[in-house]
Amino acid sequence: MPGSASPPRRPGRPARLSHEAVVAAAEAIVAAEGVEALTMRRLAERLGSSPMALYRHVGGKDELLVALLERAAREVPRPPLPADPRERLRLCWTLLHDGLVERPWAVPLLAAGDRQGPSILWLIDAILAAFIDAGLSERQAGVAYRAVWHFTVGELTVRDALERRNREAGRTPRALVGLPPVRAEELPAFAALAPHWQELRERDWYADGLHALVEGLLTRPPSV
Amino acid sequence: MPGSASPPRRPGRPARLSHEAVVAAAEAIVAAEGVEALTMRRLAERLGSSPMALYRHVGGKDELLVALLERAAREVPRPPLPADPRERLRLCWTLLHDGLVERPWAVPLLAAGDRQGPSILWLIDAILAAFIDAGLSERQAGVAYRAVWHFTVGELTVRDALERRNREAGRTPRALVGLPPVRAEELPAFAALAPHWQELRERDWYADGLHALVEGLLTRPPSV
DNA sequence: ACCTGAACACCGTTCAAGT
DNA sequence: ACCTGAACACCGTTCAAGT
Repeated sequence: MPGSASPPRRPGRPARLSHEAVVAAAEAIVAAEGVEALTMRRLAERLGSSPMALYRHVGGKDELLVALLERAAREVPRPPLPADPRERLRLCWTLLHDGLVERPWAVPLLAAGDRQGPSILWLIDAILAAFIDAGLSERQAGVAYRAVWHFTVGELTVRDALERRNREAGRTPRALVGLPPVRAEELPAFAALAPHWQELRERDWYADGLHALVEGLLTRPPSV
Repeated sequence: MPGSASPPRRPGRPARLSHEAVVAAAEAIVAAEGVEALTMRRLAERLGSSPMALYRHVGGKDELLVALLERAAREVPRPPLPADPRERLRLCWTLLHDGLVERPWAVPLLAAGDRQGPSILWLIDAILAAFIDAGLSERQAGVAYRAVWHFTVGELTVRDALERRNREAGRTPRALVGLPPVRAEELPAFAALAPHWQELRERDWYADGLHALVEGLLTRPPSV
């Protein structure tokens, strides 16, 4: 079929931009400067084009972000999974978590729900299967998945906020960072913990919380 | 002291606005239309004033939101707490969770960290004390608090996103809501759960996840 | 068919001026 | 002392026009 190799001749002005080029440029901006630096105007500027030219190739900013999400999903590594369901759960959630630590811009988009690109569904399937292998029913596995997902979203959200503040700490005066001073007689537990708060906050406790939550869910499955 | 009863005479134009009036009007807007409807311009309009007049009484939009947070904290009920630490944990977290379900605008602000008004510290203290009474060390209680806080933030974030979408479902076509269709042979667990997904998502599983996580944390305290 | 330019309807915040 | 009005530097997106 020699005809199918060469692109069909089309009338009109030839395209200088493409869907692929627009999404790739958007990804470069997000990776380098964060999602808040991604504006249609800046993206156009980087492509040597006008803002409105982009709308030929992507539906709008929302659609552009979904395309970025799908790209990110394809980059999650896919190692062989251990046979033990608990080990499998640990690995799967860590893959998801660590992937999102490097792409914090994706967290609010995913939390907004059901925007997972098809490229990440294998991981959700693996998690559900592992919960089932560990003894849960299908529906219990669904509830357990959502519980750990909520924990993960919250951890990533708080982590990102903390990292942003640490980044800006140089610029802004170090005011209101840390806990407010309290009277020990009024809030004894709070006051006792205050000296350790900063240190506890800086360390990564995701694995500990994940372990506790998964064990809790497997030991006392939700009655569903 | 008769002089202290009457306000001191001050030079200049008398104030028509006040800090209190501005914050109260802001709260009314947020309660009625959500936090995204709160703009300095709209707030000024509602007060029959110009946007810049507000800056006499509040430092700016950020400071205004922190004032709203402190108001919300004062509205959290303060019932007597049960003696049993597990029961106490359940009640305290439910108070916090339920209070935030009604004020979803507060969740992103709190997740951004350490903006709790002083009026909510009693609740954090009670949670830490309950973890300690249940057998954890102070530092373990801190880690446990953060884990459940993350779970709570995630649950509230996902819940709010879902409710927004349900609210907008009338307007927008019911596209992309729910899971993407998948081939059962590729993603068996995912495909098996798909029929139940919508129903599981609509129900409130916070109490179940909370129970599992707290039990997991008390049974296997983080090694710290 | 593809791209451009001007415009719309917004934001938070500054600055200088009025009362 | 308090408030106003115009302006700055942005946003995503529409619309009509150019090539």
